[in-house]
Amino acid sequence: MDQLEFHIERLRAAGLRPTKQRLAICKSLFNKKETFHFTIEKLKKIVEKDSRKKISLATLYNTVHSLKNRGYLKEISIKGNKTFFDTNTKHHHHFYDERMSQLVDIEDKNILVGNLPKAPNGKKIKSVEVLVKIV
Amino acid sequence: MDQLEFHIERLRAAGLRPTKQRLAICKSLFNKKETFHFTIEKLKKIVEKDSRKKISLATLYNTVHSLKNRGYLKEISIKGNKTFFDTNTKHHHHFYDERMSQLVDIEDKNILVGNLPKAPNGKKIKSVEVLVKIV
DNA sequence: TTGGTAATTTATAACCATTCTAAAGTAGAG
DNA sequence: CTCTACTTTAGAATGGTTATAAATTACCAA
Ligand SMILES: [Mn+2]
Ligand SMILES: [Mn+2]
Ligand SMILES: [Zn+2]
Ligand SMILES: [Zn+2]
Repeated sequence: MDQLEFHIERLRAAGLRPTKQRLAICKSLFNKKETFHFTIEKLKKIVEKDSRKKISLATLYNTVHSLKNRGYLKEISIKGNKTFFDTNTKHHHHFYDERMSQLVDIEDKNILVGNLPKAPNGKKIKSVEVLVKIV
Repeated sequence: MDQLEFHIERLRAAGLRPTKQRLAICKSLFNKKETFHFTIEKLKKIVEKDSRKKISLATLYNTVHSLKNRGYLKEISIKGNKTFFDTNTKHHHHFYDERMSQLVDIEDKNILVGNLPKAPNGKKIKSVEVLVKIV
């Protein structure tokens, strides 16, 4: 089963038809050796460079959101005017250089969070994210 | 030294003249028994209710940013369309209920973060923030 | 006190990432 | 191949935030 089939698989799982545009997005997202962080504008540049075709912003927004909702991408909880996404979907944390708007992964095993108090009013803990700001 | 003098002090320290509008903002921010989290729109409602006067958005944005820059308020690193501020300027962490857009403090002593890897490329760690999402 | 001047307030416009819209194009079942 | 539902796209709308510039106010010096 080659990469292409995986992309088709992913798109179908996200409830999306495997169109040319969506496959181009998947290639740029998932055919890389390393995971990476991106904004929509940055992804647009990457996909258009990789595929040598224009792609509309609307398609990028729609596809990225669908892939995120299906769990193939993560949205990163960072304040800022632009939203960051992550092709690393494993549980992990981040260094964040605000000046550069640049993220670096911290593997889950390389950080320890303990003594968590329990959530208020019978709420349940959904995730624990550590953000280490650096300068 | 009463509260008013403290407000004037804070404003002067932030490089701001103590005007009626800015003092009204300070009263609504710092005369409460408990610290709290707010968005600009929410603060506008609070200040206008407390002071029974209209206040422009621009003045709120400017004053809140100046107070933040001087360290009298904290901006909270949470993704979302609106920016959250915090009158609790001590080092602490947060529970966050995304559905309700509601924050609850976690005191620093009530959470333990260990084994932090060192920052990349000779960068320095500026802060370590834990965000616990709840549902 | 009184001007004079710089700071401030305000309404409104501009900005810009994101979402919405609706028309034109396309995929794929049958 | 045809039909229909889905998709793509350009452009408009949205909404929080920031910029602008005219009217107002604070406050120092005379
Ligand atoms: Mn989103
Ligand atoms: Mn800000
Ligand atoms: Zn990451
Ligand atoms: Zn807080």
